[in-house]
Amino acid sequence: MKFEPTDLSQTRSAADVVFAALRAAIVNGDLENGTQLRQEEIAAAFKVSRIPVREAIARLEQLGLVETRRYKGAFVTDLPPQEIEEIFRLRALVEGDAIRHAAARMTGTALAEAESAHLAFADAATPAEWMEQNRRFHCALYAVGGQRHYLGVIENLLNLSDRYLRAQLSLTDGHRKAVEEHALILDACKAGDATLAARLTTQHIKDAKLALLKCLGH
Amino acid sequence: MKFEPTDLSQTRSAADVVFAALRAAIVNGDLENGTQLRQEEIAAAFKVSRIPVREAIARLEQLGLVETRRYKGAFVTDLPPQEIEEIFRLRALVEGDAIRHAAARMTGTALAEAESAHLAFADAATPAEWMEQNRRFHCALYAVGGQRHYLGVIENLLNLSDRYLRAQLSLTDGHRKAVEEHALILDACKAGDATLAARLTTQHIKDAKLALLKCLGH
DNA sequence: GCAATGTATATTGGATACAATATTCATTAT
DNA sequence: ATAATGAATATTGTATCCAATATACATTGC
Repeated sequence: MKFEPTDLSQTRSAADVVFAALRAAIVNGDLENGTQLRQEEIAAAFKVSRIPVREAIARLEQLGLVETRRYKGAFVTDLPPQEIEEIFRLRALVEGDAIRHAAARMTGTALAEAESAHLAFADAATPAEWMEQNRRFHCALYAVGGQRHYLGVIENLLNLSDRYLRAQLSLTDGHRKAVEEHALILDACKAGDATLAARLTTQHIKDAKLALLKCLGH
Repeated sequence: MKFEPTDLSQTRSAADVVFAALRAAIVNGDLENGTQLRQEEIAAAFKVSRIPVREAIARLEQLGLVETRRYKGAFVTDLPPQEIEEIFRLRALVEGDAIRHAAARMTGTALAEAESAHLAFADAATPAEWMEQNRRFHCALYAVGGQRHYLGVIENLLNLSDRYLRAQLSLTDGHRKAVEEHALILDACKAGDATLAARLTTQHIKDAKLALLKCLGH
C-alpha cells in the first residue's frame, strides 16, 4: 500500500490565514490607504480571537504594509510619491539584475510558465487580473536559479507598490504597452541574451514609474 | 513655563523590546544558528508573558532571521553558502546604487558621521566593534537623501549576513583592508564622485564576499 | 457660550488559562 | 533484544480576561 505524500505540510495556523488575507487585501487595494485595522473587527470576521490577529499585524508592520502606534492601532501605510519613486528605482535595479542572472541559466519550464502568464496577461481585462498575471510573468523569470532573496526583496517591493500601480493602470492604458514589452523580454530570455533582458526589464519598470508618477501629478 | 517635547514618544512595548533584543542576539551571533527559541524561556528572561514573545518571533520570521514550523517552534535560520553568496551579490548591487545616489547629494553632517565611524572602525579591536562601526559608516552614507527603502533593504540584508561576516573577520585580517577601502570611499564621497564611490563600494562588498566564501570552503 | 476638567467608552497591550500537537520514555508482545 | 504501542511531558497555538491608554462626551465654573 502506498500513500501520497499527502499535504502533510500541516494546515496553516489562524495567524497565517489572517496574515495572508490582510496582506492580499492591502496589496490589492481593497483596504484603502490609511484605513485602521481594528483587531476586534478582524477577529470577528475570521472567527478567531485577537491573538492571531495581532501576530498577523505584527508581520504586516515588518513588511511596511501597516504602521502601528502604541494604543492607537494599525493603519494601512500610505506612501508619499517620493517613496513610490524610490521603490520603483529599487525595482528597476534589482529586477534588472535578477533577470540578468536568470536569463543566463534559463530553463524550459520557466519559459513555459512565463509564456503562459504572458498570454493570460494579454487576455486579461480587469486590473485585478493584470496585476496577478503581471507578477506571475516576472516572478517566473526571476525565480530561475533559485534566487530566493532576490525574489523576496522584489516581492516585498511589489507588495508595497502594486496598489498604486493598479490604480494607475485602471486609468491610463499602460496595458497594451506592457504586453509588447513583455514579449520583448520573453524573446530576450529565450535567446539567452542576459544583457538585453536586463536592459529591457529595467526600462520596462522605469516606464511604469514615469507613467505612475505623472498620474500622481509630478 | 515651558516643557521640552519630552520623549513623550511613548516607551516601547514589551514586544518591541523582545524583538530588538532577539534580533540583536541573532545578528551578533550570540544565538547560534539552528538554536530553538523557546517562548517560555524567552518570556521568563524578559519577565513578560509569551504573548509579546510570539509577536516578536513573528516579526523575526518575516525578516528571515528565524524559521518556524507549526507546533515545533522557531529556529535561528542557517543560510547555506549559496544563499550567502546571493545576499552579498544583492548587497553589492543595492549598496553600490545607494551610494551613487547619495554621493551626488552628499551633506556635511553625513560626511562627519561617516568620518567619525571610519575612525572608530579603524581603532576598534573587537569583532563586535568592527561590525557596529562598519555598519554605522556605510549606513551614514546611504542615508543621505532619505533613501528609506534602500536603507531598509540594506539593513535586512546586513541582518541576515552579518553573523557570517563577523565569524570570518575574527579569523582572517579583513579589517586592515576594510579600513583602507573605507578611506577611499569616503574620499570619493567628499569629492562628490558618485561613479567612483559606487564602483569602490561594489568592489568592497565583492571582496568581502570572496573572502567570506573562501573561508566557508568554496 | 466657552474653556477646562472629569468621566464613560472604545481600543490596544498583556497575562493567565486551556487546547492541540509533538516528543520522549516506559511498557509490552514477539 | 527489539519493534510497536501508549501514556506522560513539553511546547506551541488560541481563547478569555484584565490593565493601560486614548478618544469622545458630559459637566462645571466662569
